[in-house]
Amino acid sequence: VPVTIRDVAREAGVSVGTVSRVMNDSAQVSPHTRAQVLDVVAALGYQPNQSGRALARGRLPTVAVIVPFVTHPSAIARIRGLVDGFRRVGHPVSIFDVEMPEHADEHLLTLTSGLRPEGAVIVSLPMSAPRVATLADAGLRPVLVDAEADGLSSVVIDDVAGGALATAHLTELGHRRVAFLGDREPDGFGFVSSVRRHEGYREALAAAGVTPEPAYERTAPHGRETACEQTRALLALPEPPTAVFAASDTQALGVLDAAAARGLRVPEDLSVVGFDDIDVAAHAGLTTVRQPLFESGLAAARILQAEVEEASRAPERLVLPVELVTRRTTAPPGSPARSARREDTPA
Amino acid sequence: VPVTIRDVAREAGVSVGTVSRVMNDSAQVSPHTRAQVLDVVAALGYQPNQSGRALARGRLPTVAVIVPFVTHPSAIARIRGLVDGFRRVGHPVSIFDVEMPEHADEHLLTLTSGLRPEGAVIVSLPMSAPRVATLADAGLRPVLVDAEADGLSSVVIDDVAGGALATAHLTELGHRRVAFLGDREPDGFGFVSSVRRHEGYREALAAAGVTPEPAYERTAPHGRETACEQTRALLALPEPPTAVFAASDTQALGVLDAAAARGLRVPEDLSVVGFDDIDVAAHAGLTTVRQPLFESGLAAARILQAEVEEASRAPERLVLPVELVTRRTTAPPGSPARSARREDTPA
DNA sequence: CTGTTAGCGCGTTCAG
DNA sequence: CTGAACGCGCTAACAG
Repeated sequence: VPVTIRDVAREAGVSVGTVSRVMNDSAQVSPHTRAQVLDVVAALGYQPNQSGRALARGRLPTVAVIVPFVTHPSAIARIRGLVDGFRRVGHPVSIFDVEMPEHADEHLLTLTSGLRPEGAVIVSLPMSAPRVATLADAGLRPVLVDAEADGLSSVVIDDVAGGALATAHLTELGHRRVAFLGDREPDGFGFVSSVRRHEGYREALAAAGVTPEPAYERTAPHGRETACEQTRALLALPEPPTAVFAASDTQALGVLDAAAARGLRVPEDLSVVGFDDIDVAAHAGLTTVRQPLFESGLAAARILQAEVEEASRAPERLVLPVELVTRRTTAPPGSPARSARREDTPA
Repeated sequence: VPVTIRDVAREAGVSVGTVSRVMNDSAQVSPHTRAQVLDVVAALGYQPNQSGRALARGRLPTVAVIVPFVTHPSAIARIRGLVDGFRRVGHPVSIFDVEMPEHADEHLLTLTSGLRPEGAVIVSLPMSAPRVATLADAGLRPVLVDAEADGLSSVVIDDVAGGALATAHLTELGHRRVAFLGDREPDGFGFVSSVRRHEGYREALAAAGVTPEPAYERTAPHGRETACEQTRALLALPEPPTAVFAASDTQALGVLDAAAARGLRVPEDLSVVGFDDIDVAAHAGLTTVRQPLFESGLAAARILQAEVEEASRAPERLVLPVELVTRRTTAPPGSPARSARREDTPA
């Protein structure tokens, strides 16, 4: 038998309004009345019905997270941070997965007219001005992760710098034939991180005095298999690259697959650098540019919570650091095998 | 400006009741009226306010998932399945993380008196009769994953058989000194899978005619590091085991750590079998008992949806198959190195 | 088949 | 500082 605000009011000998005020500890209630009400609340085990509360206030006591491809390791890591962060403040997290470009606007519509959440975190999706305005009309000021928009808080990394970091590592090792493997852009989602990392690649190459080689720059729909295919093509070139910078760890694993299929040793015959530092990167010994995925979720949760509590808060732009993690997939070009692992293929 | 059911009713020249019926396509509405209403709905871009709907119906249009340790790889895999499954039917998933035993009942209370979801999936938590009754009073019949209770649908695996499968693999390889490393039970959560896998271990040992050795059976709080510590103790025994069956892949990785720290070769000096087949297992080359984690989430979503649509549906008990995945961490005891990887330590 | 109406549980005026 | 009353948007029960 659910106990309502009326039960509490009757039992405490006050009106529902007073109980409501106590529960929202907003208005000034006399200490005596407050204590009395709280006693009854405890005695009856009263818990406000969130549906009623939601209807009266216009928003549900949940936080919505819109994120493309929840099954991707990088998305998982971010969601972990988000869930962890919101658990600390007691907010259930509703997850909206975007598997196709049109899902994004569908979910946005759900947020604005269907169930209105307390707040929202939007990951990796470009927020056009109309989108921002629509959300704002509904009283929603989402926190962006891996994306930016005027007037909204965001948690990002410097993808250009990250791409340059990876590429510079390779050129410093002595590589001149460095390939780039990124996401094919025209997929309708408008993701920009791969493009930015590509920019960083170009910059670092220029800084190292390496002439760009168009044949070395390839893109493919995101995925391990597609990356493997592209790498096969790369390795079949008359003058194949000695190193590959992949715009994500998933793609870097595909590069590794292609190298293995061709009988190339890594890093002796081919150096590989990834991006993200997802869990498997450590196990694969992959050299990569680490971005704080878990922390990005945590930070977004913290910022959103702060904005919910103080609506007038100024937008915050948080740039998380990237860092090169050197493991076992990078070495100078043509370097001798560290151990005679394959006697049948002498260097 | 939000458009309400009244706007639609006025515009369509019908009553709100009729609009409601059309939106819930439950009652019989004349095709003509229905079409007329739907036209207006489309024209006005009407989307029902879920808060109002929730208040009137007594439940929110979301599905709650209560799961311990969301950050664990196995939980992640299950959640992926759940989110994927519910996305297909358009239900936002609210995630409730359980990090401490008391969180479970807190979340349960939230479901029954706070925000009442359309349905709930509860993972790995034992549901006592009182808990089930409380939920039932609130009209909630949760679907259980990795747990069972009378009158509730559940998605499980045969942990005893899984434990036996792992152990038999080891004895068939010729191992007689086989250790078991599981979760320390009295942690307040009441998880049973590790205990069941332990049973399977004992059964398989008996079937192989191996005398149980208490010193070989150890438990520790779940974790890679704690598993590593326990394994150190195991390996320091006068007559150390030649094989270890760990009740989870995470713990198996800890076993591997301990072996490496002691300079033991795997599988030549020590065979290791894990359980779950989480993502990193493949990369670690870990032999393990695979359970369909992703599928368990998908299946739970499917069953819950069926029960929401047909309340009188009989409970379903789905047993998912387990399967031994043989990789590179198991071999006959004292087997010679397959490759002379460590000349400094001749077999 | 459709209109009317009474709440669902709570927040929030407005008086006092 | 507190009580009374209204309405949030919708569903469902009841007439017709």
